[in-house]
Amino acid sequence: MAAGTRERIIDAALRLFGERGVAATPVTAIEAAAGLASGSGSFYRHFKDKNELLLAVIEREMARVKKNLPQLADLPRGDDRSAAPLAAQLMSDLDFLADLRPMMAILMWERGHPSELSTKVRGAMVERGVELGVADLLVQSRTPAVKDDLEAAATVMMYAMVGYFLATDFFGAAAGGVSAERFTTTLARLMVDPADIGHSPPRDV
Amino acid sequence: MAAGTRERIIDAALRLFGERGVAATPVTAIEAAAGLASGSGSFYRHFKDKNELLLAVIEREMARVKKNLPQLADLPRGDDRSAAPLAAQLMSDLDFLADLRPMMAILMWERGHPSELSTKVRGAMVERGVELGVADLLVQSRTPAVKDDLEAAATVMMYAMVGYFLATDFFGAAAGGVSAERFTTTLARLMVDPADIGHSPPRDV
DNA sequence: GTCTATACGTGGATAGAC
DNA sequence: GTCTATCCACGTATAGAC
Repeated sequence: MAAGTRERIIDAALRLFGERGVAATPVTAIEAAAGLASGSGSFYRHFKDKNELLLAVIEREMARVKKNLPQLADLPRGDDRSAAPLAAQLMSDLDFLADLRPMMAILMWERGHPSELSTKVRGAMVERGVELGVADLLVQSRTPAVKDDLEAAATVMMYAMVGYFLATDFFGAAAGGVSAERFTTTLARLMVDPADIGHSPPRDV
Repeated sequence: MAAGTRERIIDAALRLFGERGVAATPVTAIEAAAGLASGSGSFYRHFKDKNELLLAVIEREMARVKKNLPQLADLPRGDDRSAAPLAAQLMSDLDFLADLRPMMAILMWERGHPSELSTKVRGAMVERGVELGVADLLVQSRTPAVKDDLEAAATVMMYAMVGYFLATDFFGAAAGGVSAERFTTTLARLMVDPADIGHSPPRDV
């Protein structure tokens, strides 16, 4: 198993960096978690220093995440629409956020550093095309507030998702007891429900 | 000015802890920022150790924030409503979040510690009554998604606010170029706009 | 109450045996 | 490639002069 030591170090670092941050994670702890003797310098046979390890962790995570980019949902193009497709898209987006979680945890610890990490990862997020994709989805909405300021509506939707994810995942709050399904369903309905839903309920799921 | 040394230390710590975290802030840096000689143990004439200082910082901030609790807006009780009062309330809530910022920054660094800090501050947030207050505001909404699941709608609203604030403030993102006004206006309209606004525009501001 | 000086512990990183 | 042993930088905290 000696050949996999470098990978085991990255595994351990991904976990420990996310839990406590890079600065608060001694190399000795990484060695121990990777099955090496704590305090031996064996770590340095695989990485020049702790910062090089950090870059390797981010690089491997970025490559992994890129494979899992969610597909954009197809909203029905006709007049007969419901919030269900968008709600499904949002659930999928929550999964994507969960997939990003380890990297996000590390970046939250490293915030404020003038490193290139944030730039790199921000690029990956943009690649997913959140903003544009969301805006596309909402173009067809007949909700007045969405039609009047599409960009602001897309921003509301995106930050509601990010806020929900961060609050539930990072801060352990039960999110007021509202499940992911209820959250995404309500958010989607706020966004795309036809204004006259009270008079003609949606025929789709 | 010697009498104010303790307060100057708290001032410096509030800033430095928020910028880099407690662990990454040496006592020597606090001394320097408070106008004491860096490396002299003068700090220890005022606090037993760095943790006691952290508690003092949080305590002072909590007391300060409690004075600034925003008032709940009065939504018009009649049938003739607009989103304007809620939008104004949300702008005020953004100010409140900004007021909480220094403490939130520290808590983000200290996340994961099994300390009593999070509990304390969470209590202060609950005291503001975000959840209940928001739910109250939305009771009168005629938006279908809000009427069908008031709690989920309030959660969406709250996390949209938190997500917007965190993204703009902590991560420096331009928030897609959407200003606070556009954001809160759109969010408020999504929440309370009458379903038939297209047919009978609101007569209020 | 602030200073100089210092003891001590932790963690980053290297040397050299195996 | 992993180990033992060690050096060194940095930060905490204290002692004691002023």
